[in-house]
Amino acid sequence: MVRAPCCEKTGLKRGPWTVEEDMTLVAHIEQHGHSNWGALPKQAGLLRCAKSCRLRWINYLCPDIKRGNFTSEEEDAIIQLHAMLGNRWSTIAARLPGRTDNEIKNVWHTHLKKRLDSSLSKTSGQAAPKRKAKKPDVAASTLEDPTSDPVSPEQSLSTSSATDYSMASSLENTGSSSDEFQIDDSFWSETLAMSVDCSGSGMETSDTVAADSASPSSSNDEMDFWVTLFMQDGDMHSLSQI
DNA sequence: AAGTAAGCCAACCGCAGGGAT
DNA sequence: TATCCCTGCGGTTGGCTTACT
Repeated sequence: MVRAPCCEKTGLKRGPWTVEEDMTLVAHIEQHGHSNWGALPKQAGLLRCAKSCRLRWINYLCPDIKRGNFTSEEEDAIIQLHAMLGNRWSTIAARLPGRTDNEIKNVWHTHLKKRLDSSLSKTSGQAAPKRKAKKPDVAASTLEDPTSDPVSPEQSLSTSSATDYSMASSLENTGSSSDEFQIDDSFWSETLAMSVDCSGSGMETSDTVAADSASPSSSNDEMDFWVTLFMQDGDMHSLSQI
């Protein structure tokens, strides 16, 4: 599959990002922000197109991003939200703090879709996703193994990945490990109402959500309404039995 | 131990919507 | 009002990693 590049500009680099590129991008954004993606690559001295820079920041370098495996609560939330919203990954991501639309989309296609399919085919079976017993923890292993990927930026740039691996460290004060972390319904009703917008200048708060919900956009209003209503229903764990 | 198959994830592309001119 | 440009979104894919034979 060799598609034509998004822009015909020659000399623009493609493919995996190097640590140097990551550091350059992060440093530039920390200093100047990213109000203008179009001009950013040139200003930062990066031989990348604007879209590539933006995507790299949003999906990987943004400090608000939480790395690591999805918790069962997060997976359940994705399933529920997808049932309501469909493939509106960005909307779903907005309700999962620290998760990107791309990540959620990947998880859906690789794990959750199969999980749902298998659960539907076997109505009563405890069909846990027959995941390949891959590396015990992708993010953890990546973080711990400096030889795993020479281009893996979290090794050099992760200001948050090691600490906010669990929901607990980033959102709550439980102090327990990710394995032991317990989340109750009130937590999810609050958490899922939050909106994290890495595309903005920084971490957004519930004020943003309120503003967003109050925006004239009717479709989003409607979705927010139903999502909120759904969350308040406290039914987040209904699919955890699947 | 080597080869093959499958899973996973980062990154790319095209398109659509919104704002600016 | 029409057009252009920028940004964001969703779908898709290549390549790496891991498990299996």
